[in-house]
Amino acid sequence: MPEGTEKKPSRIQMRNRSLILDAALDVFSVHGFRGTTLDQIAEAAGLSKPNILYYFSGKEEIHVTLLNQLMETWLDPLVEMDADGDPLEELLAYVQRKLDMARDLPRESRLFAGEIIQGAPRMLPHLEAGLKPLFDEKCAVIQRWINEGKLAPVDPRHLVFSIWSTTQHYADFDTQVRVLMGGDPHDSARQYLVQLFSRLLTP
Amino acid sequence: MPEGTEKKPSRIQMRNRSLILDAALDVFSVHGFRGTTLDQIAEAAGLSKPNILYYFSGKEEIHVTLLNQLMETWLDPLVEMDADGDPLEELLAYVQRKLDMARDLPRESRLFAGEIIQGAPRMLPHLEAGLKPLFDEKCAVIQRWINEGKLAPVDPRHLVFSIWSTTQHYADFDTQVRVLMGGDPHDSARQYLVQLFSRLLTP
DNA sequence: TAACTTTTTGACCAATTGGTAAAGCTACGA
DNA sequence: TCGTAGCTTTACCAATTGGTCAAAAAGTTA
Repeated sequence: MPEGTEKKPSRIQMRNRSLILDAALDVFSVHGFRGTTLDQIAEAAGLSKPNILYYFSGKEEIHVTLLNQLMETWLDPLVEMDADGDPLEELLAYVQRKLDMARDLPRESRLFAGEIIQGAPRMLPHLEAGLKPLFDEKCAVIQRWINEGKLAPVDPRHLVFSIWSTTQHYADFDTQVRVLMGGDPHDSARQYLVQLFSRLLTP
Repeated sequence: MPEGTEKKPSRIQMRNRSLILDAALDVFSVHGFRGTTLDQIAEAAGLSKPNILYYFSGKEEIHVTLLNQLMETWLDPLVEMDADGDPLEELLAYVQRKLDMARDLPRESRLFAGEIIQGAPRMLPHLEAGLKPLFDEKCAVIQRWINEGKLAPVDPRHLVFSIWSTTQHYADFDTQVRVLMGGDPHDSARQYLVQLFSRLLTP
């Protein structure tokens, strides 16, 4: 077969691949890579194990596929942060976008957390090649804003870390949050985080 | 054997039990409960698998023992927060104690994170019975401080969440932090977090 | 409908898993 | 020195694991 001529996937292929990936996300995000079995994925997807292996060459390929997909989604809000916008507005909008993601994509957040906790064995290259340059670029933007006197002086790197950690906390530690708060923390969390970062960053 | 007469553990028992628990902490904190095997623990501890099972009745008992030990260590800094001290000082001291724990006990932090991410299947009772009352008590203290005008008005619950998340981030996401920062983040993180919470809480 | 391709399945496999049983070893007091 | 309680190991098991394979079934197309 000539290069670049992979025929487009059939309807069945599309459906089953996404069925599998969705099921795998459920399981991997809770039990991690080693703790997840193909049988669990198969049952969650409503397919037989050999059928799973018809679409993916193995457990690892499923995991890697999820991680690759995740990377884009994950970086997107940071990409959107506009160097030409109003600094405080841009950062607060970023905080809120990340908080929305914690609410809307908790499985993805946990999958990512699990992978990093493990030492990112399958994601280190992505972090180096994908995240690092973007992180440096955006930190430089924030530093510029600070130098221009538009933000209070803070370490941009730790600022970004604290935005990540405070927002993702509501996805990754959802169980704990629910035990301690009850009800939906989202609205009160948004209000609190806006307050937190406004106070920090207002010059 | 009469009740309450368990004879005190021998020197060998002490040594091997703690050898096992230390090894298990290494493995569980990275791979989670399901992802960890007794063989991994045995090898890390330098003991044979049946020997492990001479000291613990099974994988689950090792995990539960670690979780129980952890609970005390984990709550300790919060317990120490003194309702009669200076509000801002107390809270900033708490932040720094938590940050020190993230540096000194990263395995414990990851073990806890993994358990919560999984939905706390073996810790829910502990959260309800141990953490919740303490959390409520300390939130009430913070609220009192706010009512007395000694702190800026914030939601105490989210304040505590943000202290937990920002500090534990440096343990749980250590791999990511190292990729993005290089070097030891501890000192600059301390400086940043003190700034963050000072700004938020100063009336 | 016949010929073909894609999808699905049941049977199977070697390796790994948590765990057991019993024999053997070791430290130590009498 | 011997006995014995405590510790360790060897050999083993049944269940589960990730994965294979050939054949059956289900679509597709001529």
